[in-house]
Amino acid sequence: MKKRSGRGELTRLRIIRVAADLFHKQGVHITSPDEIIEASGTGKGQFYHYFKNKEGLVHEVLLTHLDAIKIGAAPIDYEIKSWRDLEQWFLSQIVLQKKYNMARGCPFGTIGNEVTESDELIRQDLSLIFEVMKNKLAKFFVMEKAKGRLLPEAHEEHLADFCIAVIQGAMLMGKIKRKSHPAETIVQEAMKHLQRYLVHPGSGPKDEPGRS
Amino acid sequence: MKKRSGRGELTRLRIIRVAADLFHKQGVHITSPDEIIEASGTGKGQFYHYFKNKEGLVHEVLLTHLDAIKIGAAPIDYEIKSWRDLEQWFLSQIVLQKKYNMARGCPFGTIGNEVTESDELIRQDLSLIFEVMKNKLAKFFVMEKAKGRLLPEAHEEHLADFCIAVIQGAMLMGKIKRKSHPAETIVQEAMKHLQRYLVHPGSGPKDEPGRS
Amino acid sequence: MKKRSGRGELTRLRIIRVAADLFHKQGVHITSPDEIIEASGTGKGQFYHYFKNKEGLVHEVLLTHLDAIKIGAAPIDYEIKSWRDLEQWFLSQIVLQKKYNMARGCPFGTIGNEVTESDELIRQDLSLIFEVMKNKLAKFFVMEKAKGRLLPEAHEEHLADFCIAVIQGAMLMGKIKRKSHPAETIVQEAMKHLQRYLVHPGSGPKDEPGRS
Amino acid sequence: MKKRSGRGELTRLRIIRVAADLFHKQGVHITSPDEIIEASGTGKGQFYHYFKNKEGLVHEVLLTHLDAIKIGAAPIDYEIKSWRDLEQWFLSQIVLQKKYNMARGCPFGTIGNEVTESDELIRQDLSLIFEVMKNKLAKFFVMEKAKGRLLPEAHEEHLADFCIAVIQGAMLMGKIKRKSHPAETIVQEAMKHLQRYLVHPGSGPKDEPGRS
DNA sequence: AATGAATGAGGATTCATTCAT
DNA sequence: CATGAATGAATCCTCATTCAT
Repeated sequence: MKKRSGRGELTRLRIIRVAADLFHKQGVHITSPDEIIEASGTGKGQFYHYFKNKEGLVHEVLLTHLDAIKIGAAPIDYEIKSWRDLEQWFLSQIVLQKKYNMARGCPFGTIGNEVTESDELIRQDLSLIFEVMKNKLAKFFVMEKAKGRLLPEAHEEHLADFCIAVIQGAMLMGKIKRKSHPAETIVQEAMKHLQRYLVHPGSGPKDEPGRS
Repeated sequence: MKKRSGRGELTRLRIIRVAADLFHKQGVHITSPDEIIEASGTGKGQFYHYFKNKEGLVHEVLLTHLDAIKIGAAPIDYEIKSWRDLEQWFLSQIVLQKKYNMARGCPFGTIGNEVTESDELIRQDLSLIFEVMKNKLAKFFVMEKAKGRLLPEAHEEHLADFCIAVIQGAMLMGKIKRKSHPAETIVQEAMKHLQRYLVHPGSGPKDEPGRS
Repeated sequence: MKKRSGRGELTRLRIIRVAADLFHKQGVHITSPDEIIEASGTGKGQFYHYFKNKEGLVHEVLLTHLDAIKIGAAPIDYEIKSWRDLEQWFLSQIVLQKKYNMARGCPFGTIGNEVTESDELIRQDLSLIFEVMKNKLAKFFVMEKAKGRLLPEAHEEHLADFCIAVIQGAMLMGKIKRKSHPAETIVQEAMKHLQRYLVHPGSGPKDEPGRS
Repeated sequence: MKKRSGRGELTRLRIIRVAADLFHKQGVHITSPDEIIEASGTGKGQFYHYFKNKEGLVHEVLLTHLDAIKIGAAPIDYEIKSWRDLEQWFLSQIVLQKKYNMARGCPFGTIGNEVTESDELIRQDLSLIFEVMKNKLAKFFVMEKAKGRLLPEAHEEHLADFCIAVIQGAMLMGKIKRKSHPAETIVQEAMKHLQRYLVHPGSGPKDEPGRS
C-alpha cells in the first residue's frame, strides 16, 4: 500500500465514502464516475488520479469495508459474544435496511449480485469479506462449544455460513418487498434453528438465548 | 394481454428468451438492447416494435418467468409434494447453478438486487413472483400440517419465506465464492431446521425426510 | 463486404471522404471522431454505426484509397505508359502538394509514419497500397524492357520501389520546408537515375525521356 | 541559452532522453506528458518546471538532436569523407532501424510527418536539422568535386537533398513493410545514381566507390 | 412484420496544464 | 529542486430510443 496521509488523502476518502453509499443505494453498474465525482465535489481528474479506473474504486471501497469489519468500525458489529449479540447481528442489519426505507439490500450482496465472470478481482474481494464475516461468526460458535453450551454435532463454519446466507436472503426479500416483516420472520426462523444446537440449559446458563 | 400468435410472435419470444438468459448471466443494467438484438438475430426496429422500451422487456421477461412457474414449466419444480421434493427444490437450484459454473445466481435475485426506487414496476413483478413461489411452498406445509405431520406451531408462510431466503442467500454465496459446497451445506442446515417441525415419526410416515 | 447501397451509404461515404481529408491534413492521431462527425454533419451514433471504431474508419479510408488507385480514380494517375507519364507521376504529386500550400505530405506516408506496433491492421493496409503502387510502376519498366528500351540489368521492382521512396522522401521534405523546390530537384535527380537504364537511343526512340 | 548545470540538469536530460525515445517510437501526438513523466521517473511538476509545455519539450528534444548532429555525437555519422562513408551513412540508418525491428522510421521524419500548420516552431526546428544534414552531405560532394572526382554537372546540394529524401523514403517503406530489404535496394539504387557523377577513374583513385 | 438509419445524451477515460506545499 | 493534488476540456465510445422505408 502507498502512503496514506497528506493533502489529497481527504479527497480520496471522500470519493470512497460517496462511492460506497452510491454503490449500496443503486449498485455499481448504474453508478457512473461522473455521478461520484459530482457527489463528492471533486474534479474529473482527481477520480483517475486516485483510482486506476472504476473497478479500482470498487476494489478500494470493498477493501475499506473489509477493514472496517476487521477493526470493528463497521455499522454492523461482527464481534458476537452472546446469543443476544447474534440476534442483534441479524436484526441490526434489518434495522439499517429500514433506515433506507427498505430500498437497499446488503452492500456486499448488492455488489456481489452484479459480479460477472469478468469481474474476478471484485469477486475475490467479496469472497474475502464474506470469509472474514464467517470467521467472526464461527468464532462465536467455537467458543460456545468450548464452553459446553453447543452440541458437538454443530458444525461451526456451516452455522456461520447459514447465518450469512439467511441474512443475505432476508435482506434481498426485504428490498424486493419493501417490507421488513418478511425479513424479520426469516431471521426468527434462523435463530430457532441455531438454538436447536444449544445444550439444554439444565444447569441454567447465564447467557440465555434470545427470547425477544 | 394482447394477441399472442401470428408471424411475429416467434421473434418476440426469441427476444424474450435471449434477454432472460442475458439478464440471468450479467444482470439487466449491463445488458443493452443492442446486445439482445444482436444475440437474438433481430433488427433494431423489432425490439421497439414488440416492447415499449428496455424496462418493458424486463417486465415481459419476468411475466414469462412467472407464467412458467405458475404452469410448472420452469426449470425448477415448485410443486412440492414431499419432503424429498422440497430438498430437491433446494438442490436443483444449486445443480442449475453448477451448470453455469457457479457464475450465476438466481435469475430473480439477480434482477431483484439491481432494482432501485425508480424501478417500481419491476420490483412489483419480482414481488409477485416471490409471492407465487411462497404460496407454492406454503401449500406443501399446509398440506403436511393437515395430514398431522407438521407441528401446529409451524407457521407455513414463515417457513416458505425462510426457504426462499435461504436459497437466495445460498446461491448468492455460491456465485460469490464460485463454489457449490457452501451453498450445499447451507441448504442442509435449512433442511434440518424445517424437519424440526416434523411430528415425531412414531407411527412411521411413509414419506420420510431427506436422508439422501 | 456488406451490401454497399441504400439510404445510409451516402452518410458512410461522406464520413469517409471527410475523414480522408482530415487524416491527410493533420494525421490520424490528432483527428478525433468528434471532429469528423462535426465536419461530416452527422450524428455521433452514425459514426459508430458505420465503423466499428476509429481504427475501423482508418481501415476503410485506406481501402477506399486502394480501390481508387486500382480503378484509376485516384488524384494521381498510376497507369504509367511512357517516360513522360512517369515524370508526370512524380510531378503531379508535388503539384497536389502545392495546392495544399506545401502543408501536407503524401496521404499514405502521413498515415504510415504514425503507425506503431499496435496498428498492425493499418500497417498492412498501407503495405498493400504501396505494393499495388509498386506493381503499377514496375509494370511500366517491364514493358519498357520488353520493348528493348531498358537495359537488362534494370531490376524493375527495385526501380519501382526507388520511385516510391523518392517521392515519399521528396514530399516529406516539401512539407517540412514548406517549399516545393527541394522536392522538385529531388525528383529530377531520380529521373536522371532512371533514365540511366535507358538503352542508348541510337535509333532514336519515339518516346524520349523527360526533357521538360 | 539558460544555465546548463546544477542538480536538476540531470532530471532535465533524463526527460529529454526518454521523450526523444518515445517520440521516435510512437510519435509526438500519441505520447502524453504523463507517459514521459512516468518513464523518466520524475514528478509532474518537474516536467513543467523544465519545459514550458509539451511543445517546448519537443523543441528541446529537437535542439538536442541538432546539437548531437553538429558535434558528431549522433548515432548516425554525418561526417562523410569517402564514398564508403556515404554508403555507410545510408546503411547505418537501416541498421539502426533493424535494431528496432523495423518498427520505427527516422526520428525526424516521424516528427516531421506529424507537423501541421500550427506547429510552426517545430517545423522550423526540423527544417534546420535537415538543413544541417544537407550541408554536411553537400560538403562531401563539394570536396569530391574540388578533388576533381565529381563531374562538374553534379549539383552538390541537389545530391545532398536527394540522399536525404531517399533515406527518408527508404526508412518509411521499411517501417510500413516491416522489412529491411526494400530499404536496402532503394539505397543501392540511390548509390548507383550518385556514382554516376564520378569522374571515370582512369588514373585509379584510392578511394573507390562502394563495391560492397 | 421487418430493417437499419439516425439522434444525441451519457459513460469511462486521458490529456495538458496549473497550483499548492 | 521536487512532489503530486487539482482542474476541466477533450477523446473515444456505448446507450436507449425514434424514425423512415
